[in-house]
Amino acid sequence: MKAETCVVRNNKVSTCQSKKQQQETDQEELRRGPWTLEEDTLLIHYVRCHGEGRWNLLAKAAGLKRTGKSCRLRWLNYLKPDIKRGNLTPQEQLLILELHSKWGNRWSKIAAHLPGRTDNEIKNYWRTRVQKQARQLNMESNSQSFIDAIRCFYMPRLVQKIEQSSTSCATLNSEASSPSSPSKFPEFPTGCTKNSTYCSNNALSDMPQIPHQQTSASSSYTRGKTVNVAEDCYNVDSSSHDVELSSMSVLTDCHMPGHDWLGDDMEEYGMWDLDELWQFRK
DNA sequence: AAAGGGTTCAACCGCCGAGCT
DNA sequence: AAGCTCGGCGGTTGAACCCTT
Repeated sequence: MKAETCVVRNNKVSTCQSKKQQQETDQEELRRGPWTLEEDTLLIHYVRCHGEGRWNLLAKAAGLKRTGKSCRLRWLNYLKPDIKRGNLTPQEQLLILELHSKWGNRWSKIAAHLPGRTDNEIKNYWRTRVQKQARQLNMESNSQSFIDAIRCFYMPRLVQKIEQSSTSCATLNSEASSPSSPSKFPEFPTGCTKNSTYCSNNALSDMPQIPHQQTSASSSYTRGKTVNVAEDCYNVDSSSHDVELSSMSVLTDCHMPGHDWLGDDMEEYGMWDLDELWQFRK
């Protein structure tokens, strides 16, 4: 594993030089940029046969002209079978906001509490959506005033949104199970009808371990971009009707294919009443 | 229809700590 | 102890896509 040390000793010089030349050659041959379908296939196949880890070795053994890092990133952020694609649900957004208020930019730590989501995805969400709101309010995204704005306005409204979607989910569910209406969607789990109240303060202090959830996902290439098709209607914890965030962390997803509320973002929700929020500005 | 600006997100970069020799 | 590789992390970039004019 360890490369030969480049020590200038008579019997080592030639080895050192050839090693350097080899590295330069490797550098020249290394591919960068977007992954091709062929590369993805190679990587998937190799990981399936030999498992993850030892990425540099893996890259060479699999015949990929990529760095180990690049392979690792591609696998973890895109190819891994349990990666969940698509927009973040309101539940997930809520969890991210809460966890970020606790831990800051600890993306991997936050991602660990969102099954199927990657740190990269969460980081992108934060930068493109949340920080955008902060900019529009002329606030620092990590300022107390913006955090207060999130807690007092955005989070409760996300909860509201979750309630609404839970209700519509339950309606859809009963319709779907009706003999007179053929099921258009996968069967929704029971327990989607929840009333929820949001207690923003330290609601996640006792975060339960989130069960690992498997989703099936396949990817296809369109217009040079990869698109994953995930079919999912995730498991639901229905033990409680008082949905504090701690129980919400079991993510009561009713992700409906073809139903576009996942595409909602803050503006679309009408979450931000700038007049109300103005008081939080310094 | 075209141009230009904004947004998204996959991929890269640099740094750091762990582990090995 | 020093030097090296590797894996993991957070920050950044840039191409593709989207939206507006």
